[in-house]
Amino acid sequence: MKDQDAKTLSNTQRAVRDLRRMILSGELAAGTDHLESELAETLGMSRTPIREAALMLESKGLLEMRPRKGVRILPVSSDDMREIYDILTELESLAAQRAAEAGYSEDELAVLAGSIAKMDQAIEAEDLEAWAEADELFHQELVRLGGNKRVEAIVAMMSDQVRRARATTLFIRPLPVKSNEDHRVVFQAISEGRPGVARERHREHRLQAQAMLCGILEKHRLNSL
Amino acid sequence: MKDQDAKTLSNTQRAVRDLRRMILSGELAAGTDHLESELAETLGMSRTPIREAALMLESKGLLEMRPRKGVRILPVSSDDMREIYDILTELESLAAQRAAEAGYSEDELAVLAGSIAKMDQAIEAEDLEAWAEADELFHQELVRLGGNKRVEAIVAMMSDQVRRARATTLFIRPLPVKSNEDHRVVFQAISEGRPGVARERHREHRLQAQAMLCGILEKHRLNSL
DNA sequence: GCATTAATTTGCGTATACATTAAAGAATGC
DNA sequence: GCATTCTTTAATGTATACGCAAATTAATGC
Repeated sequence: MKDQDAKTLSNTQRAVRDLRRMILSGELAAGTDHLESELAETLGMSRTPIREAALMLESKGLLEMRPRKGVRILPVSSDDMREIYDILTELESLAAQRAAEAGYSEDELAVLAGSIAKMDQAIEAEDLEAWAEADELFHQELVRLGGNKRVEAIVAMMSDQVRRARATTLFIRPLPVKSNEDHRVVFQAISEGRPGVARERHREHRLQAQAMLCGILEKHRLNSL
Repeated sequence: MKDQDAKTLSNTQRAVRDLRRMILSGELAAGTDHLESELAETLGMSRTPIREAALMLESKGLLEMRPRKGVRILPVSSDDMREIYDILTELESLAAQRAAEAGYSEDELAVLAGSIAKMDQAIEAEDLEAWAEADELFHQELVRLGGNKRVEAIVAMMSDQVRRARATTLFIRPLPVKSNEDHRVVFQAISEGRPGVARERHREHRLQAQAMLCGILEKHRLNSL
């Protein structure tokens, strides 16, 4: 397991993985600056792989490299949230449509169905962390079923950018009961092979999620997460 | 002018700019491999900035770094073209909608109008290069007016990826007369503030462009450009 | 005491060196 | 002649060194 670390992965790859983790977990807080040399020491490697990793994470929108000021972990404002959800709405709806067009078998839709089941259980148990994880899986799998690798990559990128903000709002927002119903409707449209319905239902789902999340952020003046 | 080169831009930035140029122009042909050291010599700098530039261009989907095999300039297949146009269709349509919602003044729409005028002139003169340039400007400006920076970045990235392929099909495809009409319709919807119409018209425009381009690629067996 | 300039520090950009390891080629055994 | 193993080559991944410019601090003049 840990062998993956030293053996197959290069230091640059490890740096990408670890820095990403630290950013998403909040260990590297939004808005904070970090010198390349600090990060290098923290991760136990030289500046070279750190710089390469930072460059990659910069193009994924997680941080920004500013000469002499260090690497800045990018905060997410409610405006950013809007931008990102606009994109997620469009691309995921497309994916839902394409998934419905593809005519997947029950087997092929098992993961998607499983993610919905997990969300139901999580709601039952009022376990928000588990719900969030299953929700993430649903959206990821939906996009995978859409069959467009680039959409997959973009959606993953956008999801990363809002993950911190989502984690924060998780305990403020209402219990996502409605959300689960939405997922079920989308799933049904896909399994019945109804592209138009899948697309539109998912679109509405995302628009509502966006309105809710941005509303919360603005109401609570959470303007950089 | 040339001062920008040595003065304000870092070698890494120059490498990004120059490599991108060379890829888009075909000077670095699709599917070819290039050692980091070769590229370094070509651009007159050390491997370090070349590696950094390559990393950035890799995340923009223009090339791929494969250990020991060198930097590979990514070809674009007709499947790639489909993926990319699917994304452009969704995101540009959103931009058209948002631009219409924004209620821009005539002044603010001047660049967009100008690009349409240029396309008309180009068609008149049967100057396809000029038409392509103006078309590029139209789409770029449309997305800018949409007001979503991330959409702008993604669309730019996708456009880069298909630029070579578009250049090739340019002289095979029919004269883009219909295309110009489409642009005018979209423009009108935006200037009249009709988001739904702008969105739908642009969507249809892109779907047609996609069908036409992918059709040509497949018909001519152009499967990696 | 304040502003302006000089000195110093510090972090980055980049060249360079080197260890590692995959790939290519040579040599050996059958 | 062919397969297999050993050698050699060569390209990468990474550490390191260093010049340069920005930022900070000290110093000087008023």
